[in-house]
Amino acid sequence: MSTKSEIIRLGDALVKEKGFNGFSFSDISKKLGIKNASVHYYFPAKSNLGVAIIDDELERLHDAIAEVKDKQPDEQLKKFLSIYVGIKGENNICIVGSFASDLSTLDDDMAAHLKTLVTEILNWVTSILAEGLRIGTFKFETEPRTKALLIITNMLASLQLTRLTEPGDFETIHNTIIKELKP
Amino acid sequence: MSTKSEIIRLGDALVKEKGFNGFSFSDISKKLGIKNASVHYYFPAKSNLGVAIIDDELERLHDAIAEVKDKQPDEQLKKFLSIYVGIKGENNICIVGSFASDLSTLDDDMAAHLKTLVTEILNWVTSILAEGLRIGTFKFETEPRTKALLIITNMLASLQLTRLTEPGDFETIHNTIIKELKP
DNA sequence: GTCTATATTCCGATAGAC
DNA sequence: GTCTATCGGAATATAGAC
Repeated sequence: MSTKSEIIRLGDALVKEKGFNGFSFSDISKKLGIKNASVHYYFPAKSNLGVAIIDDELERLHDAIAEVKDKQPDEQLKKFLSIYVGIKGENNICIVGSFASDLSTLDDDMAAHLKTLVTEILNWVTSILAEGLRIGTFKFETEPRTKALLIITNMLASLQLTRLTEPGDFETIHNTIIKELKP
Repeated sequence: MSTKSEIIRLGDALVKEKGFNGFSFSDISKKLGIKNASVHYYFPAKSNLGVAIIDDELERLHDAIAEVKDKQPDEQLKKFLSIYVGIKGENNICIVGSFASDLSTLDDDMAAHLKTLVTEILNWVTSILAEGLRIGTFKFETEPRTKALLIITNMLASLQLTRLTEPGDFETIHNTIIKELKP
């Protein structure tokens, strides 16, 4: 893997672990065994790295969407939820929640890319739910977009909150979301 | 108001706006028209201020609970939800989501106090929902504690997320939560 | 209780050699 | 592309005068 992509990968992990304002270029250069200046060679400003991290997440989102695009809505939703299960397994929070929490400290460039990421996630989940509703895989009363907002906020905040509540709470939330969609 | 309580109030607002790692003692001293060292007189370390901010929020939670303790469950829930409506009006995020996002960067003292705050919020909402279910004010299928987790995560993350989605999304989530509880 | 002054450390960032 | 060296600034924190 190239140094640049390793920096992005490490930065991504650090955003999920400590938040964008909670890590420094030194955290990355130390773990990578290179010098601070070398990180600046790839990303002149920290905000450039922030944008790259968000864009990388967007690419992986597109991969996930493509991977299950011909499958049934319940399989697609399972794929979406599995992203959060993976993050929970690392005891981290999701990148959107981390960046969104610090929104007012991010520059316009980062905020714009973050908005794109959020929009695409919301559109994907909305379309999964709409199709599931149409063919009877799912049952719910609200607009698909509203249901998508509810499910996304459940998952996003459960990563943040269940590190402070009882063990198993994340799994309970996860299972309840799936159960309540069943016809 | 005393200087000490003004510092806590300003710190509280800054956590909601910028996150605990996104503001400094200078932000407070400048706004208060005093010097940095004066803030340190009241709170030797930043973590001491963090604990005070959390404890102050816990007190206000107790006030809110006491204020509506003899009212009907739907009124109590409305009071709970109104906390988030107020924060949304300031375009901020809630203190629990802000601190919980940065959990791994907080010291043990702050983490312990934060856990207490989260536990008490969860217990309150659980008891509101359980009582509402018992007397028929609310209708839902899960355990009251699970439903409380779902509602809290909806509200917490909607503050973070709806600054990046369409106007009105927060209100939609808010209204849907209330609607879906109706028998 | 608030101030001046200062110590220390860290951070983001850049210039220029190799 | 990575390094050394360094800058300017900001952050947390403390000592001691008033």
